[in-house]
Amino acid sequence: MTKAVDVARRAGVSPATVSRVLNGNETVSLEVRERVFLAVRSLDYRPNAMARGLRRGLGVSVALLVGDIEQAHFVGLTRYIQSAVEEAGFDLLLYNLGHSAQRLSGFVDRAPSMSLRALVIASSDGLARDLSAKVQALNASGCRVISVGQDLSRLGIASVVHEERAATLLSVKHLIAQGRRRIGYAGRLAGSAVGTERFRGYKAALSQAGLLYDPDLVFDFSYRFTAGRNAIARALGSGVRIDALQAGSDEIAVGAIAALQDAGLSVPSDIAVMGFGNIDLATHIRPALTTLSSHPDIAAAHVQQLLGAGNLRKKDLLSVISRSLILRQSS
Amino acid sequence: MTKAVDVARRAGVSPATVSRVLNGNETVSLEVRERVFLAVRSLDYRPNAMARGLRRGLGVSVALLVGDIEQAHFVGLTRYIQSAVEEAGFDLLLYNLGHSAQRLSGFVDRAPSMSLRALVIASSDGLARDLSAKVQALNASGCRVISVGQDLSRLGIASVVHEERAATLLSVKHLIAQGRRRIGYAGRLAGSAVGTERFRGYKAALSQAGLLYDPDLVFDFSYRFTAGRNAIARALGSGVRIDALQAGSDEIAVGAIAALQDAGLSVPSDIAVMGFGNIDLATHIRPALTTLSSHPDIAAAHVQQLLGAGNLRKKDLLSVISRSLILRQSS
DNA sequence: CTGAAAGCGCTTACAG
DNA sequence: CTGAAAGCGCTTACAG
Repeated sequence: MTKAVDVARRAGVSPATVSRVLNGNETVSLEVRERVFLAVRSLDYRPNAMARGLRRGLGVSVALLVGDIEQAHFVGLTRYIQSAVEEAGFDLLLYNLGHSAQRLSGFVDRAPSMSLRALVIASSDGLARDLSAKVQALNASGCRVISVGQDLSRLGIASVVHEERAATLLSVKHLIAQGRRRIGYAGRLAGSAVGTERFRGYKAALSQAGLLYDPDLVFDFSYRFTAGRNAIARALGSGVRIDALQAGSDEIAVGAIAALQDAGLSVPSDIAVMGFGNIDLATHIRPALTTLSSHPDIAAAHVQQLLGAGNLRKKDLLSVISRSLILRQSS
Repeated sequence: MTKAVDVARRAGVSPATVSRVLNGNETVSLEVRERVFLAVRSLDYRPNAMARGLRRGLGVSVALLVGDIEQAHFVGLTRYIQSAVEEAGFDLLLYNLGHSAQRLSGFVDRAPSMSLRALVIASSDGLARDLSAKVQALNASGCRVISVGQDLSRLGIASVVHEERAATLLSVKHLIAQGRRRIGYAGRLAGSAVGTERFRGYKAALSQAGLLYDPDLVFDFSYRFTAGRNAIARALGSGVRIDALQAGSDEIAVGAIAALQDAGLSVPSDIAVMGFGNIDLATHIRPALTTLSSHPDIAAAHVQQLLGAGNLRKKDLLSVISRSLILRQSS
């Protein structure tokens, strides 16, 4: 590989000057600068990333920790964050937590030795209490910590979140306005910060409409397709009767629709189904899925801005992205 | 951050010895080794990754370049490769080519300065001719280059591929055996190595059955949902008649099914649809999708093995993974 | 405006 | 078996 010293020799200057030119140091004379650029181009020189990182004490990568790489929501987020990070001039390191607190903790321990530019935590699982000190230390050491999906601004961590509670409040009200009365909720609750919020919106909508909350209509499990299908199939088998279902994810909704159709029920005439997240797929299945929007692109744009920003003031620590109801044929 | 010198002081040895112990150098006496381990643990010391990488001339990250992060096929692959890379003790850097030869070329130029452990190229777009020299140089310099999905073994690059041609040969024969006679093909052909192979299998099946190949039944476009839906909707509108469709991806198949259903046609009784890839979704929509299997887990396992392997012999340069037909309700 | 020197935190021949 | 020294390839005070 070509090194700074090679470029220096070629341009008839010292390595220090090569470095100055490449780092946009204004003090170098125009004439020398041009000679250096010429040499850089003709040798196709690229500074060694590790040497630069070591010297500067800060590398060029950003780590993204996703809660569950198998969920469409995180896949969409990964895609937009990858591109945001790249646009900001950094490289993206990808890790999958798979909802494991232990993996999160292991990574946080390792992070300080990696000279990360930033650490983006996209998980709705509660951040273990004993991690918050380490995370704040990271943050203080020049590695900006960013939470996506969960509000950790109280820990001094920049957070980009979506509205959760207002979303299901809106959508369940819509179901009620359509005349639905026995409305179920299906999604992960235990240990999920966002799941709990979505569920609260559901309960609030029932309560505001004067409908009774029935715990038998609540299905708590993972966000996957199979979970949705199995839970609803089981519920139907055991005689549970609903006329609408609010899902905690689009995957659950799709799985539930399959179970309903397999049981000979019609969606939405017998049972309306409401998704959550508006994944790509939602508009391509039949019946097309009514759902609540997500905006991974906007979330990623916020992350990109945080990557570039200097010191953050308190009010910059939290951004909330709204969701809207996207009406399609399933409700 | 704790440094080797801190650990050394604590253990009453030199930094060199700390390094020896941490790198499993057998020559260190048992007693000293234990003292060092103790100090390492009590200080929670982790060697700085950049310093280590700089000194060794080789870092701990593996870059994965995916052809198109929006396709389910690449998402599945990313997930398994992430975990394979991590199991092998490395970190995964993720890049999205978005089918851009320019982005690939830009990355290959930058790669040598990154001290990568390996470079995994998962794209079926033809590798530009002028890159092959650079890629081989990378390979020679200690950064193992691995191609997933496309056979580049003739360039000395370890390749893990799936059977493509035999797959559509099998599935189209199945459609013919079901009595289908006007069978369309929908998928990307131009510039796609795998697309071309799949298409060849389709043509071979027609020819072996004595059916006429009709170019009007071939739809060449991207692998996305929308592409499938639009192409089929347009074809139906312009009077094209088919009784079966071989798709080049599951997304295309799902999009096509939506277009068919929107046009009042029934799947599979009016038109059978065959997917390609067996993405998660395939089993959760109705009608469930008949398709050809993919094995991202097996591909990732091969990659993991290549990551650990020493010098490769010629016969280790290519692994081919078979596909099988997965019968469901859509055909 | 530019060069020589020091140093980022490791690892590894070289001595002993 | 272990330490002192050199060096990986940069960047940046320090001199001039």
